[in-house]
Amino acid sequence: MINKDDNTEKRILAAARQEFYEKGFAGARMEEIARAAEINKAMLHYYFRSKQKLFEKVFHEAFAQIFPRLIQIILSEVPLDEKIRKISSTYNELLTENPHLPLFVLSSIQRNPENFATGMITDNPFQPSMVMGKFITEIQAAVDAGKISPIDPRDLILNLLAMSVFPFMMKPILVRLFGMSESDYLAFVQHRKNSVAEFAIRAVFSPDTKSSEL
Amino acid sequence: MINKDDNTEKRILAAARQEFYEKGFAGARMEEIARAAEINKAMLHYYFRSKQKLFEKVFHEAFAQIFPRLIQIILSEVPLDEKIRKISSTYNELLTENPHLPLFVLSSIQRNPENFATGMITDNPFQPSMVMGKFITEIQAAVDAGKISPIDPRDLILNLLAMSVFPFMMKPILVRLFGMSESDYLAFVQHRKNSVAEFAIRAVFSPDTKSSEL
DNA sequence: GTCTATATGTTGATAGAC
DNA sequence: GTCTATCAACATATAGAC
Repeated sequence: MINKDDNTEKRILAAARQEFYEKGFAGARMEEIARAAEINKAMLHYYFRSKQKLFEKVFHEAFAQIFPRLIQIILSEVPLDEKIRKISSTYNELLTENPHLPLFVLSSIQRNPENFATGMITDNPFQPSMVMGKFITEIQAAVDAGKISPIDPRDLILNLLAMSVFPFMMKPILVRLFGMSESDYLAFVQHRKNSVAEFAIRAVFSPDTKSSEL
Repeated sequence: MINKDDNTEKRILAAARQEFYEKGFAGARMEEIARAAEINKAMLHYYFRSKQKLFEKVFHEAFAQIFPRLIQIILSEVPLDEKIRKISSTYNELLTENPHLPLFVLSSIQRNPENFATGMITDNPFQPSMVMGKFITEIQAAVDAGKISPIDPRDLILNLLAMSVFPFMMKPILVRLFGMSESDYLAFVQHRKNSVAEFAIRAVFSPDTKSSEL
């Protein structure tokens, strides 16, 4: 995980990411981050001043991995069913690579709500809430046109995100509940890269419109 | 929240629950628990010996609220669509009362996997993994009989749990993303008590069998 | 930039009087 | 059972040499 060839700052960030992702702000130890980055504690403060500042950097980067993808997909000019497929597969890929991301972000926000404001600071001109409003309007139009079953657009969005994200947070419980090996689990979430979208599409598209473009 | 008329042990547990739920093991402070329970720190150790022991008590109780409900529903003698509705509505109610539960349990398990073993210790004769196997068999039978669309039974179960639980973990983000007030949010999750099950049922039951009993 | 040594503050836990 | 006072350990942060 930590590459000795990287410069010191990158090594610190990689080590800090792992420590904060696994243990959260309160549970993380500067000593442990220093050890993993193969430097000493004094260097951490030389580069990032304080634990708080280092955490904010890690959190902001984590947050920035999540929402821009969603915004980009929503703003793309493709049919609704294509957006649904793309949202599910995109987060499946992201979280396969980075399984700790959702629990880290959500628990950090709950533990310290100000973190949310930190995460939202961006130079992106598209504010997530505005884009989400646009998406809601798009889905409502599909409902009004009879192209999909009547549904609160927010339910469709939230259900899709829930099914895409939740399995990665549940992993330790899932493998016990379903009696899975590590490779069983990998195959299972891999398979969900497509099956989640199909589930959502079957729920809202009536059979005759299911395969037609919108 | 903390009732002065309760005996000391109950007051401590109520205070500890709130503190651990909000901040996790590492972030919780014995001092704060004592203050909330209106006693001093020495009393905490008199009653529970250590922070670890107090946490284990709180965690075990939290865990015990979650799985017995699921097991009971699965083992009940009702049609599959009824079980789906019951699972969704039951967790909707539980988490409306206790919104911090899922994030607390999941992050506690990730932070310290041994907690899971602690939580599983129970005098209940029905082991969750066995019951889950039974539920998977039941769903697979419905698929084989053509009563529901072909689906990996684990997907159906997981999708249902995800849609039921995830919105409560997402609350701080949801209200911002959808521009909700507190009462908007309450109405939204309240409405999902039924809509989640309908969504799942539409996804797997073909229109002609949707309303028939299995 | 990098290190050792140390200051400073906090926290879980205990001793001992009542 | 309940309290005050205090200990011992730990963690963040800094000082200062190289």
